[in-house]
Amino acid sequence: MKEIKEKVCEREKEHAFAVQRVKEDILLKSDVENISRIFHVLSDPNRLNIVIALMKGEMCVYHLTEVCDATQSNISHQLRILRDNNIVRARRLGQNMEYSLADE
Amino acid sequence: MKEIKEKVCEREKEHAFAVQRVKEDILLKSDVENISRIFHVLSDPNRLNIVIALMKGEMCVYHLTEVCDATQSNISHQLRILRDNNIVRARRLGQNMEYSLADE
DNA sequence: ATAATATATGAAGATATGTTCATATATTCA
DNA sequence: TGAATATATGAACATATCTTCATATATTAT
Repeated sequence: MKEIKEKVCEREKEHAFAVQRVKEDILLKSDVENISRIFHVLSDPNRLNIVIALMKGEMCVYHLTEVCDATQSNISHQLRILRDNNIVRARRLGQNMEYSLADE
Repeated sequence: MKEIKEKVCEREKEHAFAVQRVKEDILLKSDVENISRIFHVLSDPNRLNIVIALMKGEMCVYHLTEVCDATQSNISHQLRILRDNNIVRARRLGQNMEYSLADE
């Protein structure tokens, strides 16, 4: 098996150096996973819409449902995911919860 | 129903203006979907790893499997998705397919 | 205290996704 | 031409994800 591996791509030995280089300063597995986790959070149109809306400033849940044209339940679920990933934060203002982006 | 809507968040009328503003210059639905589609493609650790590796230069499938520590089949499937989304492109070099980032 | 408003959450079902296995295709070499 | 190498692809399964429905919690007003 190992011998088969070493035979592979024999005609492109220069590229083995590339693999070496990449392996040397490759991102840690955990870093890649963290980055891809953020991408995953933003890969849902509703969540991305929420984030884009909050770029303009703080907004309550009900208004987010209007902006995103989604149900209240749905938006609440998405907000939970955004909160869990430290992308947005919430503060209570009377009956409402005001959401804003967590970082500046 | 509509009347209920209009009663909501009465104490935060200033925020209704925010909704208005956001709706005015909100990104088109299709734009949001395109952006989230790209995020989705990069939300898989293997695919993100491939992209990160290719940032250092062209690389063949076999070396990508080494860098990503994944099976050949898996990498080929992920490369297909990356290709379909115009994130990477391939060119044949003898027996190998050399992959590189599609944009610069 | 009760009703109304605003938000959160658990469960459930449909769909999407990632991974593997087996196999197909394409190129090179003997 | 046939064998070996390199890559691609379809099927199938397990798991993850999104959405909805019903309901719970929290705050305010009467």
